[in-house]
Amino acid sequence: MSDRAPRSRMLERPTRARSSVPARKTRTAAPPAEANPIDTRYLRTLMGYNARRVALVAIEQFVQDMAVYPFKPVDFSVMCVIVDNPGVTSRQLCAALNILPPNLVGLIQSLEQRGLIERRPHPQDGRATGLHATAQGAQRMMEARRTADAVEDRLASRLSPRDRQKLLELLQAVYD
Amino acid sequence: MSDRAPRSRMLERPTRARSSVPARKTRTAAPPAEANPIDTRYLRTLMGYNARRVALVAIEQFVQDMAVYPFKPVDFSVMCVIVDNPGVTSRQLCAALNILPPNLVGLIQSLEQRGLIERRPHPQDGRATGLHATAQGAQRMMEARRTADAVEDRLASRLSPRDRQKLLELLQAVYD
DNA sequence: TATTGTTATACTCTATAACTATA
DNA sequence: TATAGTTATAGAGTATAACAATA
Repeated sequence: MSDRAPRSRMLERPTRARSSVPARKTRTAAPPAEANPIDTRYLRTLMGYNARRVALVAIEQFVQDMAVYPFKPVDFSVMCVIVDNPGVTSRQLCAALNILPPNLVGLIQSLEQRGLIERRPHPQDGRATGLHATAQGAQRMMEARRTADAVEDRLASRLSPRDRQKLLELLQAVYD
Repeated sequence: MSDRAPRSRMLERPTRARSSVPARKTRTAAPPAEANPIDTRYLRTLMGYNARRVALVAIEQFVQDMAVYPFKPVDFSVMCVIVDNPGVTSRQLCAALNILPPNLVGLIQSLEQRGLIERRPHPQDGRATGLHATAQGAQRMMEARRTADAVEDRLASRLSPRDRQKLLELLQAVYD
């Protein structure tokens, strides 16, 4: 079409470094312009922009807190599905998380080599392989979920319990 | 740390193909399990998971509708900031959209070559360059914003006007 | 013939180091 | 010395085509 080949993506990442930043040095008085007087009001009316910023903040927090476990975000989501659906096939995993099959292969191999999952022949379909969490994998995931829950609590710290639930419902209403 | 080098990302993409798919082949009767009986209830309690799915659906729709314009999502957001902030510098753009400077260079060059923006010397700082939308660029953006607004309307079609506004507020409360 | 899992591979996106020219 | 813009490049994420084994 144009010049450089496009595809997906959008809006870039938020202003990061949320923890190490003064957060509001305009607190004294003066005009609210100084660090970032840039007008982004239009972008802020777009769901995609706002959703992406939340996703990126969430992932940033998740990666920080989950660093002690052997789980990247994508590992975590894959493990979640395997733990909750013993014997799930690679194909089902791909459909549920919308991972392309070639890109799942390495993830599964890595989890298996780390002793977190097992691959057993599928009882009905000789082509397929059933994925099962090992005892160690299941245990690690129990701990990891507690960490993920803690990240969630922190992310939602400015939301009332009612608004927090409402946010999940509204997001799901958009993509379901 | 482990084996394959990690970094960011999360949860993979949604079930895509929302438009071209039968959407419900269980329409006849039968149990609601068949295409995807996979349990993802836990992941659905996580804001990052839900936010990412919304962002990806939004981007997919955006890319579809915006294909007639020369704007990728990232081009669009960059142009938005330039149009609303004439003379903005690359550095400010990077801060506002959290793009790393080396990754902005190509975007700016492409927009300039397409006649959508101009680079003028900065009045105060000889190191910096002020970015300005050309008449053509501004015109294209006016049209593109209407398209973006139409995408928003479609995305929010299952939300009441009040809930739609509420969703933006809740998302911003998380990352602001 | 269609599907599962896989390999190989290309393309895109993101990140780091280092250079230049101005401040 | 520090900052704006840039170059080159590495690393991670995403995508398509094609193959063997099984249905």
